[in-house]
Amino acid sequence: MTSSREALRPPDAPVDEEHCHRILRAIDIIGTRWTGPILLAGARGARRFKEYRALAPGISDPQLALRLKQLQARGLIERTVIPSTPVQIKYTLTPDAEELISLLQPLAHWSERHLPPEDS
Amino acid sequence: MTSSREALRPPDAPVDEEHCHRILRAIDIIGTRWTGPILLAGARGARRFKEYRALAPGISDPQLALRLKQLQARGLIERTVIPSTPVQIKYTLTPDAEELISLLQPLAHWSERHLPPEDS
DNA sequence: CTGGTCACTTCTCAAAAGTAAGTCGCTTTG
DNA sequence: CAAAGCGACTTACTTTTGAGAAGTGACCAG
Repeated sequence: MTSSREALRPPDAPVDEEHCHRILRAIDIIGTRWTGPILLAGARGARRFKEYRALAPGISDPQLALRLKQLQARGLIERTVIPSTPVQIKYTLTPDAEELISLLQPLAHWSERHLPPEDS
Repeated sequence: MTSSREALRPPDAPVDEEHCHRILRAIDIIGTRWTGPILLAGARGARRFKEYRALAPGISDPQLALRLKQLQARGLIERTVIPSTPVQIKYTLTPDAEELISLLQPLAHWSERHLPPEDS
């Protein structure tokens, strides 16, 4: 378990290169423009296209369509077509996405303690 | 503690609007291009400009300079000038930044279980 | 005095995101 | 039955952001 690499890095470094790389890949997902707001919108009950648009304030139609497609491809959102008249389309978070969001909860606490109340 | 707002949202929604907003502000910081890699570089022992450049693979000089400045302004990085000859400049993570990074650790685990091993 | 390092800054150009409008199938309104 | 509207997008165009190369200035080694 203890490789020679670990012995070389400073003892106060909390992450080795591989661990760090994994974190970056997760940040890559949630940090891509609008995916944070979209996933959170899903967690807050959004299901249809326009519900996401309403819960992710400021997003444009093209971006929402694009990100939903990408999140679908990544397995974080599932797209369901309901063949009613008119046809309805439902976007739901997968368990993976919900787990990811739950991991982000501690950030709210940090944010509250560290960030200035509101200044924009 | 329980406001009337909380009673109105669906029981499966894990976050209310304010909570959600705080998370988004934290994501905004770590999701801004290169700040993730830079903070992680700092956590891994980087101190000088070129050390960050080496530990954040692919970053350009202008972006590194810009992000270091922004992180400094946000209180996540501290810039120290050591008046030796030649002058040395040291960038260290503040306790706030280290705490933030520690909150991101669980993402590595999620990443490992969810993301495909390596495909880029 | 030529060349090299460190910590940047300035430039140019391509990629990404924003804005506005249009499309397709279907439904409601007059 | 024509006109207008809705939901879920797509297309075309403009603006913003970021990447890449190169330059700057202070210092030092040969």
